[in-house]
Amino acid sequence: MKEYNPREIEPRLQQAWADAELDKVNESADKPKKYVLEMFPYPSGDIHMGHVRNYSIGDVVARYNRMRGFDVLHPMGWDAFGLPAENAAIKRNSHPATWTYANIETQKASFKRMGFSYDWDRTVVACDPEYYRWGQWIFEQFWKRGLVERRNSPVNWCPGCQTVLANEQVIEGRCWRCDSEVEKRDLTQWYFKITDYAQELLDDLDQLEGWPERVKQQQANWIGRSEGAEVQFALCDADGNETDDLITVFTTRADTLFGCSFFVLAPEYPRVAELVAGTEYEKPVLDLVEASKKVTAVQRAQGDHEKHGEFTGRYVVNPINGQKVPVWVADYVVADYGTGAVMAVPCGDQRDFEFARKYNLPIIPIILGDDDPLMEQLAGEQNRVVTEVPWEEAMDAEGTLVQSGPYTGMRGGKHSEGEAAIVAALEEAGRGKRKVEFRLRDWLISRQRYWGNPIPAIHCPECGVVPVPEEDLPVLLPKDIDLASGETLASHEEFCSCTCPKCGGPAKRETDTMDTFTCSSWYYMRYTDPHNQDAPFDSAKANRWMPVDQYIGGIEHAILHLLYSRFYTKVLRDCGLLNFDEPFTNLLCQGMVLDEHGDVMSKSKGNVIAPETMIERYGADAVRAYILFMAPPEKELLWNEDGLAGVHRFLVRVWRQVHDLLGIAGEETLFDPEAVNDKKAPAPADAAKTLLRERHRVVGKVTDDFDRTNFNTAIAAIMELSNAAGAFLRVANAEQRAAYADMSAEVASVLVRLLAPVAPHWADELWQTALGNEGSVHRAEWPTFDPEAAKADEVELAVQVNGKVRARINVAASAAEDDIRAQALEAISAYTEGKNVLKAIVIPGRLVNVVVK
RNA sequence: GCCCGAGUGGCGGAAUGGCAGACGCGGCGGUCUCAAAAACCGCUGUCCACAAGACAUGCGGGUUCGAAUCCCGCCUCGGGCACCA
Repeated sequence: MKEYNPREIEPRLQQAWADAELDKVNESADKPKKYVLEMFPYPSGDIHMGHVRNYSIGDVVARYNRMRGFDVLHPMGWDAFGLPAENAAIKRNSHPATWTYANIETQKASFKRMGFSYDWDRTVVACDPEYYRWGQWIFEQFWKRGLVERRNSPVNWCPGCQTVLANEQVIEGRCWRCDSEVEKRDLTQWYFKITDYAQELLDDLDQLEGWPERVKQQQANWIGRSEGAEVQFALCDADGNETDDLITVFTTRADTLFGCSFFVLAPEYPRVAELVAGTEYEKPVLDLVEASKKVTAVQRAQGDHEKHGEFTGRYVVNPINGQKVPVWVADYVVADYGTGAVMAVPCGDQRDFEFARKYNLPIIPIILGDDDPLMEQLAGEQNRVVTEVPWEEAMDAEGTLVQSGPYTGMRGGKHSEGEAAIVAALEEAGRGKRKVEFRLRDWLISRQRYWGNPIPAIHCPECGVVPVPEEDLPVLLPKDIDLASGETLASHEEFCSCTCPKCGGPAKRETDTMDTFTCSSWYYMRYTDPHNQDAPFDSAKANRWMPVDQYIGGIEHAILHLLYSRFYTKVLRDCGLLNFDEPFTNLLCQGMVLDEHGDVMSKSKGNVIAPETMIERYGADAVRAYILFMAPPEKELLWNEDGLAGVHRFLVRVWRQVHDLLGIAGEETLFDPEAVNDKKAPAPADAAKTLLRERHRVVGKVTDDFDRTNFNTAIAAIMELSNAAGAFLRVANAEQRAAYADMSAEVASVLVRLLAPVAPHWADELWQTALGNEGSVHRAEWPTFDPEAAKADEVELAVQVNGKVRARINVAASAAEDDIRAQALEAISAYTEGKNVLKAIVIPGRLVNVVVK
């Protein structure tokens, strides 16, 4: 017998698989399809354990499904545009492409060493013009559909990255990539109108039964739908006379409208300057506007909710009761949500309450809890201002309306009776209507960086902003750029100057590039038709392979990449290119790989475990098996090299066991059949019976577990089968082994095939050499099983008395319930003496519970 | 503050209404060996000298013949959102 030597077999088989084009996708077969995909990596250096975990999971799913008889699409590519490449180029005085492609080669070599079964002919590299050309084309389709907008508004600017960021890329006021504090700037930028799809993106989360609940929750949170109403207040002129100039607010609490005692505009509200122009209020208000710009999002995220406001000198009229209320400007109102103006109801809103307290504004109790002592005092009152309210907090939940005219006595709260009645009245009067607001903002996609996909637009002094004609795509990134000395696309003369495609006059090219997340929003569709020269993909091909059946990647993309991809899919569907609504049917978010103390591995901590080192020590198969075995895939995994060594031992043991089962182990046998004599129970025939039963049970269990991505328990079950095989070999002498030779050979074959997705090199070597099969195990069929054969003919049942196990009985699997009951009562007679047996519940195959009193 | 998830041996974890701790790591003892390593065998939740037994799935209640699992109320940890009206 040949010893298990991963260093020898792994490179040899990898070469053999490549030569035989084993992983090439079969495009024409009529088998059912599976699209198995892992999030493509950013080529930032060599791969780390997180990648190994992510891609080991995907490879098991892909290999398992090939054996199950599916046509499997399992591609790999690189998310190759982005800032790290540019920073590396500046540091090394070279070009981002040099660094990027070198890293791609490194990572690709590591993937091959891990034995991942990708169809390398389908590789998509995001910075390749063959790919980004179609990213530009898609951008123009979005533009045609009115989903591209260029507009001036306050944006998030990262001073570290020297570019703007999308809302999704700002985490607690800091840049997602470099952690710099993000600043607000007023800039003209390009947007994708993802908000047009807000409702559908929210609704379709319900379709995603194969997604983790927490991811769907996070997306729903991010989209943030609120049902409420728009209410129009009439502005008074400088002398306090009502005009027909209306200012609109959004509110979810129209029920509290009678409690509105002031009105607040965000500092960025467009009309602020106009309202205070030339008055004594002008300076303090404009000072406040300036000061509020300096409050950073980081300060806000840290919970600094000190509110600042100034009176504008103006008033508005409350449409529900004609009351005149003062207009303030305050920094607690968010400018780009709703209308940027709010009605303030201190009684019903905690923020308004705090503001009213600080600036001594009236608090009108209009909603009270049922046992509130004020309830009695206010009976029959209207608009009684109680500045000395006995509470410290606003009553912002449900309650009963008081001092609210005809609505007094109704229930108040979100979606309450009172709210419905007041909105109806406003609608009647033409002063309000139902409105739904979303927290989701449009996706800011332009970036002021070189290493990205150029936005295909031209600025013409005559014609304005015009798209580059489709036949002129792609707009190529210029290769000759000296980033180290500060050159940018905007300073690149040759790139900038062009002619207008409309009028033919001189024009300037757009110099912003697209957010890298545009690249990752559709790469999975390009994999279905990666070499297409005429379109991003052929619709028939995309519709055949898509949606992705199993997508695997990190939880950090719960909002960013996954939301953008869902958006792209829906737009491309509306363009007529796709016939489905959602790109990823099943999503698995794998947990992080941490060091033995539970800390994140990082270079600065010096606790990084290099995959390469582990492959050298134990082989790629052991690394794969270990990572899948040690924890459920979605949980974090604490690195423990003893565990890896244990899994390696398991592979060595089964390697020898397979030879033993086949009777070809020779000197290397684990259990010498000649040495078997006075071993303890079980008898060889019983061990053989158990082994046969286990063979069927375990195949059933592993099949089920792989289908449900429970890799850790699948591997545990394979270990159980190996243990049963070991128990048989330990007690069987040569003659007994000969009698069970067929079954033993079958068990050996089953063990090898069950482990083939997990340990592909190990399995293929055994399959072809020890088991003597022609061709690769990865073209073999998944073992079948007979559930009947997995059943024992005699089973042990626990006998409980009032829920406590008091005895055990052995019964035939086919025994009638009454016989079991009788046998059980007999077994626990000591416990029933002198007591009443109320009933005995028989759970077939498990236990009997006798209830006595 | 709002929303979601998780708490089980020394450790990673298993069991989603039916014998808690599968499988593995670690530990202890043994076989082999001059010895060690490797390999193989056995034991390994806690209390108790052993047995018997009792106690054990974050805490407190409840439903049930039976609860780690379902329900109610807490505690702790992790994650998301957050001045979004």
